[in-house]
Amino acid sequence: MPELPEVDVIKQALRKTIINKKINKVSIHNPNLRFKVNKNLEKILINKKILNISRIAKYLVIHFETGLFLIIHFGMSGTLHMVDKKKNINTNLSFYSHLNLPKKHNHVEIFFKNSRLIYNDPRRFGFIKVLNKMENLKKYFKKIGPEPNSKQFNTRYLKRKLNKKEINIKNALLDQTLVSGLGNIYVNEILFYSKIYPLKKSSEISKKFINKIIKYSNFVIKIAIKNGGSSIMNFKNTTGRMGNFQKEFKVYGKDGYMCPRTNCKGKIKKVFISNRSSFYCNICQK
DNA sequence: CCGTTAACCTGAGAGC
DNA sequence: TGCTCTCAGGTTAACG
Repeated sequence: MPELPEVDVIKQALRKTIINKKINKVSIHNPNLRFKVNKNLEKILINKKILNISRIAKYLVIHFETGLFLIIHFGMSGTLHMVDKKKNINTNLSFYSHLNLPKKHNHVEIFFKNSRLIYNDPRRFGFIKVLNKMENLKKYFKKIGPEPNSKQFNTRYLKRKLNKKEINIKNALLDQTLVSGLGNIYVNEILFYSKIYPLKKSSEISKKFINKIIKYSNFVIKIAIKNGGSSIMNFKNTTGRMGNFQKEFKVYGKDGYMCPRTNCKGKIKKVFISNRSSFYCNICQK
């Protein structure tokens, strides 16, 4: 499911919901996610209090007392749901789907006194992992590149990285070791704003356009978070919380439409780049 | 080491 | 209605 903005919105919602709550019980209905869920998850988490929630790239990080961290990656279809015990109301943190997600995909449930947090993931590309100690957390994310809105993601850094690559810019920006948190939707959008053809060789991108990538990465991510992230796929049926940034898409999923840029008479084309759909204007992206 | 492709999964929607 | 096919917000092992 989510890229950086969606995970960030989930983080914000969770901060309002589960900080200072203590784990009463953990149920693992299906441990077979991308990586097998630790059998001892309940033993490890029981009676532990949640101190904070943060986000690193596309990962959600739940901080517990005694230096314990639970990291959640949502893969393509992972969602979290808060369910109130008494009212059985689903206070939804989801973007991908609706409130009546099949229960068979509720793989892990974390119980609190009056509520529970459900991890649902039809495709099981996501995973949940416990890390003990800040040191292990840092080690885990060692290979992850800077985030688009960080100081490290600057002209010098990006120029150096892109210059030594023989791949197209679309794939370069999807490389999480180069820049972290961007996925298929946002890379398509960023390249549109930057007027760069997605198949352009990354080593041939001039400084001027490198600066555009930085500028519009910041812009797109910021506005996406502001709009509550993007909800695609099943959003027709969504009665839970959903994002609105999909309404702002310029090219993603817009093949056949006219280019939204004023004074551009181009058309949005769809091509597959490394098995991922890519959208671009055939005139203004060069 | 680098770049590309296939594979991991389930479900929705299109076309017949 | 039902079958087959394609596609989906991600990552990475295996290959040349």
